[in-house]
Amino acid sequence: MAQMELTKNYISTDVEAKWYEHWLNKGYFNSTPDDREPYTIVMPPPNVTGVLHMGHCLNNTIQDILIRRARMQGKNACWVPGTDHASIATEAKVVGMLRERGITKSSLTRDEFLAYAWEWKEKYGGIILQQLKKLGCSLDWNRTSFTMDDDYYNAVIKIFIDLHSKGLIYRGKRMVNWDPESLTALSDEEVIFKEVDSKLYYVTYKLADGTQGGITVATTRPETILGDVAICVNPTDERYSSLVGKKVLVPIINRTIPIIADEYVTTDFGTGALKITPAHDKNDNMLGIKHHLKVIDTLDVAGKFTSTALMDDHPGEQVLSYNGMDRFVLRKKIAEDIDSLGLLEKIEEYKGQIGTSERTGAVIEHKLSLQWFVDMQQFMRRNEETLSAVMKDNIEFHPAKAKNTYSHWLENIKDWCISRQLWWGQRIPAWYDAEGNVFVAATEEEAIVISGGNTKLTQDEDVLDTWFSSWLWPMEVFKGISQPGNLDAAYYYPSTTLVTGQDIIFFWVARMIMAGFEFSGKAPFKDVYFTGMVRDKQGRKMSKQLGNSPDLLGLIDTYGADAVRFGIMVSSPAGNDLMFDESALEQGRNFNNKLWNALKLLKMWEGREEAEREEAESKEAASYELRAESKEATSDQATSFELRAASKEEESKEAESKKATSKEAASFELRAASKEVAQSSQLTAHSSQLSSHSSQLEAQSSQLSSQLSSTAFAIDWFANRLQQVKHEVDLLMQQFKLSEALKTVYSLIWDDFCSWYLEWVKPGFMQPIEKKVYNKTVIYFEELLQLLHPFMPFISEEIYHLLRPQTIDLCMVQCGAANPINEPVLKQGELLKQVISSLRDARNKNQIKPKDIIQLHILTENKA
RNA sequence: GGGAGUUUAGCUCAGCUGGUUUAGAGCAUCUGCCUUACAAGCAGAGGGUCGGCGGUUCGAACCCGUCAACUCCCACCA
Repeated sequence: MAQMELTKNYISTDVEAKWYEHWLNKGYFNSTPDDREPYTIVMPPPNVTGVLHMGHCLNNTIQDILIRRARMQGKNACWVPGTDHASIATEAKVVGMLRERGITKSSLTRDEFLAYAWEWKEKYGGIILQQLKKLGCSLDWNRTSFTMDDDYYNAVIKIFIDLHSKGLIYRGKRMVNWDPESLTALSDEEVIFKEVDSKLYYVTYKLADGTQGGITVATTRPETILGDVAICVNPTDERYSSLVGKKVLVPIINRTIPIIADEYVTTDFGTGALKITPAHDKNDNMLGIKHHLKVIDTLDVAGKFTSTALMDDHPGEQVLSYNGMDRFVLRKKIAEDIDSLGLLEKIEEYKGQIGTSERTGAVIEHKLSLQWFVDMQQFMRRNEETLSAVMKDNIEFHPAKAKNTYSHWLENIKDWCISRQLWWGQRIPAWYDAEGNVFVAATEEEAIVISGGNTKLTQDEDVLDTWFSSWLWPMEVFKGISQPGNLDAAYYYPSTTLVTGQDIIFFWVARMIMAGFEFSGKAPFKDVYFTGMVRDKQGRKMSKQLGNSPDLLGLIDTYGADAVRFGIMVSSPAGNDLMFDESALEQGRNFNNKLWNALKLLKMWEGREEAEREEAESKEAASYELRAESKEATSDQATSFELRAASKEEESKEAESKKATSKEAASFELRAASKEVAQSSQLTAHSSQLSSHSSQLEAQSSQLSSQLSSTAFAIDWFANRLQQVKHEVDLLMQQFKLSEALKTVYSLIWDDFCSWYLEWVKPGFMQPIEKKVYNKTVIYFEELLQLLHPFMPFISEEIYHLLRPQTIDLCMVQCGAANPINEPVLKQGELLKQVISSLRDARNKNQIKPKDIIQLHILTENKA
């Protein structure tokens, strides 16, 4: 007896590591173009600085499910891994690392700094990809890409030059969102508004002509007062109509500024009077341009006071003493100084929104500076498909409601600021001569040529926005831009499905679609599956501050990757936020164990069947007579006819009343049938107890006989149940309802296979099992594992191989779409379910046993 | 301020174009079982006037109106 020893409970750890290594060694995930249909996913590249968190886990589990399924459907599955250089985040990390070593960024040359950055990247950059292996992600590691690889870098430069030559990129002095911490401009999308408690300072500006009175404005930012160039009121505001055109003095510095009128100002906020500081506020800047006002910038790049722009006003000692003061310190200081001048009327508590940097969290300053922009209006006119492809579902969003967000943003799109004042990233390929003329070219040599031989050019110091490189991701991972027309790009691009978070629909999804149309003339993907946010049990966002992000690797160690995948998927309805709850992982682990125990059961049968084969065969022979006998007996049972009649009536959709009566009739008959069976089974049990040795044998044989015929039915029933579920799963997967699909498979395995099917075909204690039934059961189990494999790859592969020797690994098994459902037999299954439920009572009271139920089913089916 | 979405059992959600659902699942709870694959299990049970109100309809969780609560996105009033 070649029975193997199986552990009591399934142990995931070793199994998972073993299989992942095996798959890699076999090269299963390596992809090359061939004549099959491709299924491509490009992984949203995590930041090189990142470590695996729940968001990645959800994202990548979904992608792995899709890609494994595609692979098993015989498609050429290609899933590309990679990382994003994430300029701001990475540069911040590197600066931090240098600080610990006592090195400041300013003490380094650009090249020295970049050397440190690359060193850091090589050391820590791949961690997250290694972690994905633990999750079982079947990524094609040969294709691992990085947005700063040489080819990729060149592709980005090429695109910049291309857009510039098309007149879609311009350089201009604009109000930008300035991050005083990382000392760089940010795009609007990188600014996060937060509600904060601040104060509203009521400051009085005295009339310049020395007459009594003045005008009081409300401001949250007294530190910018020295940059004021006007006071503005609404032209219809009667309170101030007499003051418009007069001049007032800026407190402390006593600059004379006019009171002007503009409809922009609302009368019901604060005092209805607004101070204008064009250097530090977007709207003020807009008003400044409209009314031809000066720009006086009193803050330096780091948000510290500078009096440089105030020299015309002959600043006194007091003002000069502010130099180098941080904006928030300065705010208090100026408020105090204004108060001591008697010009601070009052301070109110105020709840306001304040913009912060997505990457550093620093409060954003609005700052006028020279930056590079993409002219989005023009860009969109060239690529109208960016919007229409999504609206017409040529690119399908899941869930579809994301279309609204998308169209709204596109219709109100603003120019995209693509320069960043950093070193880590693709350096802007623009050179300047002494007069400030710009020459855009791939290399300095080319720039010199364009400039007409000027060798004293200096390159732009800034790098490009990270998204200006990631928007090329689906193309450039296949070198579609750096090596246009290559075989991989032609075959794998456009990709099939994109799986990403809703939060980057503008940053990334929209821009990839734009880039797709502009640079390849094609949509970069067919379907976009948006995942929600991962939240904790209380519905809070996962965040470092709250400390509520679970330790993912710890969870994988505790429950196993399959259980983590299960837990995450089962609690992640399509397109909704995921409420992470550890109990779901427990459910996953229990499911592992259930599968494991089903395997153990089959292994017991396998051993037993081999050991007692002869005995079984002789019994089988003996059972022929008995079977015939039992068939005769069953023909007396009229109930089965009734049942069928009833069910047929049901099927035909007739009037309500008739239906009701037929149902009643059916249940009545069922009850009658169950009673009869219950009685007969009791009798059998009774007699077998009392009977002699020979009749005991007879009882045994009769048991065997019923088993043989009942299993035939169970096999049919399960075959159809399996087909039905396969079909359901196909549909659910098509709609990207992965969570539903998993639940369906779970229930098929737990309820239908384990609770019903295995119980039916289970032989009595120490009884042999018919070889045919055993083989069929093994096949069913294998099919279930195939269905389950994309969701839980490790345990399914393990059990698949333990079931019996396999010639091919499960992850490479080809199993196409479900066969068309065999309708008539399916109905038998439905009927069976009815029978089962109406017989449950009797069964629970031990008046009737599973085998008797099965016998009843045979009665009904044999009549068919 | 503009827009979108959500509201079904204690929790997380199914419920496709209104009629086989007297409203389902999983988890949680309670009860009884260490029964010969599985206590990480088995067998049961309880629990919902489907957010409120009004309407359309022979019929509404589903359609319409309205109110309420919550969520998200966009814009941002100093």
